[in-house]
Amino acid sequence: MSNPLVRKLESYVPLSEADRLCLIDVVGPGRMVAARTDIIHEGDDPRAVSVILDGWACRYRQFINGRRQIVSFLLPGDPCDPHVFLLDEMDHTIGAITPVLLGQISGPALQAMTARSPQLDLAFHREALATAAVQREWTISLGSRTGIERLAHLFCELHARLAAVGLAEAETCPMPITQNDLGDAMGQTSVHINRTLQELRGMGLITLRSRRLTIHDPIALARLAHFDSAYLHMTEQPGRAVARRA
Amino acid sequence: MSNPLVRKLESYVPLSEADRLCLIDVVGPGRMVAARTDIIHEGDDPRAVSVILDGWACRYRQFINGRRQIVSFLLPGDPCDPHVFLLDEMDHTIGAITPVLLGQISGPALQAMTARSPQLDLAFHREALATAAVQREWTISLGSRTGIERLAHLFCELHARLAAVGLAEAETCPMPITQNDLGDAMGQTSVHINRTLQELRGMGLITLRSRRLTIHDPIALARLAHFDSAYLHMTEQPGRAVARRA
DNA sequence: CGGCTGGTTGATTGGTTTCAACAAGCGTGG
DNA sequence: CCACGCTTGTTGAAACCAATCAACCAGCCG
Repeated sequence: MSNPLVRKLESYVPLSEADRLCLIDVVGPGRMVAARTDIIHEGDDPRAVSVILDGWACRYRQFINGRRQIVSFLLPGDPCDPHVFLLDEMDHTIGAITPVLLGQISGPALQAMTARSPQLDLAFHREALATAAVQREWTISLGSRTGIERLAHLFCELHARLAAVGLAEAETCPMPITQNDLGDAMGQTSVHINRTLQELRGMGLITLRSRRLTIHDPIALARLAHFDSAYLHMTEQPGRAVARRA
Repeated sequence: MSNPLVRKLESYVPLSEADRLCLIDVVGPGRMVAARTDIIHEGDDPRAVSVILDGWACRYRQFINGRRQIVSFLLPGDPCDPHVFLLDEMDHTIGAITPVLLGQISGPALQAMTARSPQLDLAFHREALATAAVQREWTISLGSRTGIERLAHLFCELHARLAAVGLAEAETCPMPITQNDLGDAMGQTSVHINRTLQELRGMGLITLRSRRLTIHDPIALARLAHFDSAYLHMTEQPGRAVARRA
């Protein structure tokens, strides 16, 4: 399997063979983090950037009353910087959903790399913009979309992002999250997620079974969700252009 | 009145007199944008960054069904880049709420400035982090906070951000937005905002009248909102440290 | 003064939560 | 091997929060 960070950055900007090799070299083999544990690295270089190489994680905030809000999902290829520059206390946590293979790019290495390659610099820049756009889109989902639209939009987003790193086929992708996680992400109870899922199934749009999502009608799903992949800022690739302006 | 961009960046990193003068020089006098119009600049340098020098604006998405979702408010001192690098179509719009005075920093000028001053570079970097944190906090608000908590949190956020640029007094600040705007931001109807406002007033926490917000009990308001100003990443300043870990 | 925008109120509807119970799948230890 | 406990998914009924619809009021401006 090719390096997901390379795949992801290439979805923004074409990279040279040298760029690819440099990236792979700098990230290293990574270390494992167990599922359902927090990804924290107290003693790490605060200017380093961690990268998900395999598995799923999420950013979340835990409230005292037990409620948990997931603010984004982190997929293979995603950089995660819970504490860049260690400004002050962390305002949120990053937790592994599945077992996660975590790479790390040291601050100096990152700086040297982007100074040498304008392509890589642009790619990292666009990655940051895309991440911000995803966060805005979540705000829009939670504020303006109905329960079923929200869930449909999340599935569209995750499928598109997984496809960008080669982890999704045309109509199916892994989905290793529980209905409880979905509820914590969508600001709803797992009970209601369950009912909404049944509605989506009943409409013949998706199947979600044994940690795998199948989208039977991508266009209808995107239309229902008001999903337009433009905000992900990925360059078009064959087989992934299905759901634009649907 | 001192330049709000300078004030804002100084809330992250102390700046030298040279930094300040350079910033003011580069931003220029700015141009006016009428209230209730969109801030767009088709022909502008796509690598330039616009900055709100006076007035309020907001990022929003307009849906075909008429619904509008505001995803953030832009206050004096805030950079706004609806189209950085013009990746593809814009995924959202920036609209002026009040009349807005808009400055602009050209791409080369910005690059030269941050290359020369590590302080300025760090300040812009932290500004971006803080903006991302604000966006996450909105996701949390819309997903996990009740109507009254949401509104309370927004008031805490706006007051803190205005205070950082010297536009708020201890317990009062301008609030030039309608209940309709509040509804579009909080994912609720203006009718319900109205009722929630009455509840906040009834609890003796705030007064909102003639475009001005007065917070009678900042600590109680922050506690109600689960507001902790840490996520804004501003360095502590006397008179603004009221609502941390409340 | 009329017309408009922004704010307020009441009654009804509907989407979600809550509470509670139960079924299915799975790993583990007796 | 099966029993057990635990997590995850599913279902039903009642309570509740917020949307909707529809008026009406106040202030402002041309």
